Amino acid sequence: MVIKVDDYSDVPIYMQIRNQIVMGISGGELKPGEQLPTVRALAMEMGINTMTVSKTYQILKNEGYITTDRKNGARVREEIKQSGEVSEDNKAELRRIVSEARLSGVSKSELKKMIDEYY
Amino acid sequence: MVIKVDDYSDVPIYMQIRNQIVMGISGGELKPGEQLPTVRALAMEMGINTMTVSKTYQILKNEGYITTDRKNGARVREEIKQSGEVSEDNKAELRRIVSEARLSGVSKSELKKMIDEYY
Amino acid sequence: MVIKVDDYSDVPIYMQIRNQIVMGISGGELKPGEQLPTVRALAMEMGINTMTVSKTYQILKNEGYITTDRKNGARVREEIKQSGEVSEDNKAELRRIVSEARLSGVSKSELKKMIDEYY
Amino acid sequence: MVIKVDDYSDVPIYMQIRNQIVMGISGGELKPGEQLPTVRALAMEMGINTMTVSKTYQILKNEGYITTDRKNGARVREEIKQSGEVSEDNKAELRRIVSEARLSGVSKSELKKMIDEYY
DNA sequence: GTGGTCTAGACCACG
DNA sequence: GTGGTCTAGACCACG
Repeated sequence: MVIKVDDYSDVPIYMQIRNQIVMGISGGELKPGEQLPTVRALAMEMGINTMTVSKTYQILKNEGYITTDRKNGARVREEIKQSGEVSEDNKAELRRIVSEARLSGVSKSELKKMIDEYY
Repeated sequence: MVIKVDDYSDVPIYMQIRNQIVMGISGGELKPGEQLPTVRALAMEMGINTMTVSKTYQILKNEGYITTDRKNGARVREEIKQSGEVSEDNKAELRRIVSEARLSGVSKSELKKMIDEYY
Repeated sequence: MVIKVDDYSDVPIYMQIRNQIVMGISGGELKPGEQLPTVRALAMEMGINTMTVSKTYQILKNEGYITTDRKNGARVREEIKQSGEVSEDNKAELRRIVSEARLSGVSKSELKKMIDEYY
Repeated sequence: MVIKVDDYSDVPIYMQIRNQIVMGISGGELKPGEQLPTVRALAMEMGINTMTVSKTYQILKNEGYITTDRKNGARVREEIKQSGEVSEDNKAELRRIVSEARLSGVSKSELKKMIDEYY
């Protein structure tokens, strides 16, 4: 899986990587149990600080998307715990996006089409 | 319209206010042409600095959501320019949210229900 | 001659009026010697403060575009003094505009076409 | 590149700096990808507040002229997006300048010579 | 070390 | 009275 970082985005690098890995898992590009590159390897490959990648993995672990251990490194979790709910933060973000889209003249059905596309 | 700021949020204060005003306009709580509180009044009411509110108003003005003039203060724009499109940033955000929701076990139709609710 | 003011422009009202009168004179819509409305009449007609119009006339007088006296009110000057030069401020502005146009991909000849159009 | 601020100008400091950087880019004094001074360095050098410089950089970033990232500071954009058009504000300004020049006895060809010089 | 955010306080032009 | 600008000074996340 290729991870691309936009140096000039307002989104911090560690968060960009986190987001791409989450989308990779959701999209099936990263399979349950699949091994992730080591912190060092990924940092080297992307030309960024190891601390940045380390922070990403820590967050993904806290969120329950991956597991880490000294022996096996980082792996996609076999059974990701499903809350069955959209997080409060994401609800707020979704509400903001829908509001802005509405004011931009985007129709409800166009938004739903985007859900279909991204899901 | 009541604006609430979460001091512990990662979202900067000026952006929280901006988001709530945009949602207020989209939701009809703030009508086209309606007067917004003055920079000073809103700053006082919320216990924050005038510069912070001023920044919010300038962003909203730049985005075309409000107008300001020296005489009358700030007002919701009568005719908000409609791009007809979801911004690239919002598309990326939406994609992230959908991915996370999917991994949380939220169904496509539940997400669409949320669109209906927020639109 | 119809003067229109944009309440939401960053350009102060007195300056908007001043600019339109200058362009009116340059374009021939206002003839040499032609009478301008009184401060009071113009302010009333536009629904603005008399002080604002007064300020405009004062500036136009200082710049040599109009004459004012108690008997005849304000008139377009018969012989506007021609410096034969573009003012330093306008040179700086022109330079800024040309720079921005150039970076926007506007060609030199397009700019010259605009000169032809406006002159 | 030397940036000079006129304390007595009506143009705000942050805008004067913005204008000079834009003209620097257009004139080739600032190359694509070139590093700009840090906010602090420029503020110190010019004897002004960091907030003022920060505002300038944010405007330039919004306008697409520069990019900023936390690691490297601010840089001139490699690929500046070209609208291919003169902005409405600049058109109005150009019209005003042409009118004033005409009344000052400046010929059309002299104005075009200035376009050649500044382009 | 970098840009980003925020405050308290001040002064200004405009109208 | 209104928004706009600016300062001095501080703290923060990111990397």
